[in-house]
Amino acid sequence: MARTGRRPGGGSGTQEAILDAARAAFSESGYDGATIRGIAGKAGVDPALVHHYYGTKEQLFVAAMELPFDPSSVLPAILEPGLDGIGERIVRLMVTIWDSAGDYNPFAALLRSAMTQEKAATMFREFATRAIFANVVKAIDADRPELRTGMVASQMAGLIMTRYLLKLPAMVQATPDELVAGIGPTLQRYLTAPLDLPSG
Amino acid sequence: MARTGRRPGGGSGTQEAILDAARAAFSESGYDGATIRGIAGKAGVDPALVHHYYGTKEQLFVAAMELPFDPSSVLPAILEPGLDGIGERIVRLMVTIWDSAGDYNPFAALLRSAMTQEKAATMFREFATRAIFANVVKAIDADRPELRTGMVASQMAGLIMTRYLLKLPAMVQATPDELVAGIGPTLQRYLTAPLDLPSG
DNA sequence: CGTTGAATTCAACAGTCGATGACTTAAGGA
DNA sequence: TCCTTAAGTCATCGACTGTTGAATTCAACG
Repeated sequence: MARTGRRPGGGSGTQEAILDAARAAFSESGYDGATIRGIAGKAGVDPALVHHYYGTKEQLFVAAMELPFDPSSVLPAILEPGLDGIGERIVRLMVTIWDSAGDYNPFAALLRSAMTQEKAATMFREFATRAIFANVVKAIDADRPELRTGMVASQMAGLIMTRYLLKLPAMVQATPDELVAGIGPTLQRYLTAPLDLPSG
Repeated sequence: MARTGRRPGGGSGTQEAILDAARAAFSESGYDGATIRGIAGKAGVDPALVHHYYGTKEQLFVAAMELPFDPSSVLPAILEPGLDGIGERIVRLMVTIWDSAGDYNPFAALLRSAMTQEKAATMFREFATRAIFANVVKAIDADRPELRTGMVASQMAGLIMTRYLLKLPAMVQATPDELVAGIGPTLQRYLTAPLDLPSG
């Protein structure tokens, strides 16, 4: 927070315009695909100005990746009501956010970039581990909390990937309610049900 | 089939060496990240030779993406035994293939490239739809077969993404048996259990 | 031997990228 | 008025890209 201090919504300042253009470009094309020239063009400024404000391309990337919402403020809303129905709450929140955010969201940029950029993958891994994993693991009241959280992450990553990035027709056409009803129970089981793991 | 006619294993011919290097490069860096010069270097040839054999970079990409196994020959092995235990069979097969294939496999290349390259995304979508989706959908003996198959795809995509591409520690450390026991039932439910969808 | 034809290399073109440094413009304070 | 400082532009550098056409090697054939 206290970030992007000026205007809450669009921001007409030059620096904010650059950041917005950067977010859009990184989200669409990933780190490598996005170009400083393209970002500057979309922001209506000279490419040199981007360097003037943010230094290197990598620094611009991390500046643009500042999340528009605070994970530590949305997580409690999911965890606090308790483990009952938590699976469906997770799916509904994620689908709601992504359906409304379009593609211009830092998560898409991070995911796309993390597929080919080792540094972006590390950023994503560390963020996911520190800001999300740790809190979820603590809330789990069962054995193997890390494995359970990992499986939840895998299902959520797959949902996002197939619906919003790869755009598989079957997943794009599904309604939010259908996804909640279909995938919610999976997360619920990952988080609370006995696992029946191989003896070891 | 009838492809890469020469040697079944490594192939020492120059063209095969180029294809191998191309697969490795595309798998590691995606379509944009991989360079013809880098591929030629790894294959020990001049960059111009790559063009001589395969034309453009895009043609080299599709040539390198010829799958090392035939989906229509491995799918029956999963579907034929019937729906009983099909969830666990799917997970075990996927994990086995990917654990042994390392990163040098066309699927990784397609997935990585599809995240940022629209053309690669279309390739992947069409392949998945035609070679896998269609057959699985036919085998399902329940309502909403497309949605069910889509959810299976989402969980499998997420498993592959978190374990092999993003390398989330919790998913990397899990043993194949643990993944089969944990995720198998999810697929089983997606494919066979009543869905309890919202009335619509 | 000379010749053919394929396999392969060399050198270069045209383009794009990130980045740099010098330059201009405008504003504000003393 | 002079100075300082930030905002912004311009031209350019060096590196790397995909691609091309001419030149070269080299084995096989007659």
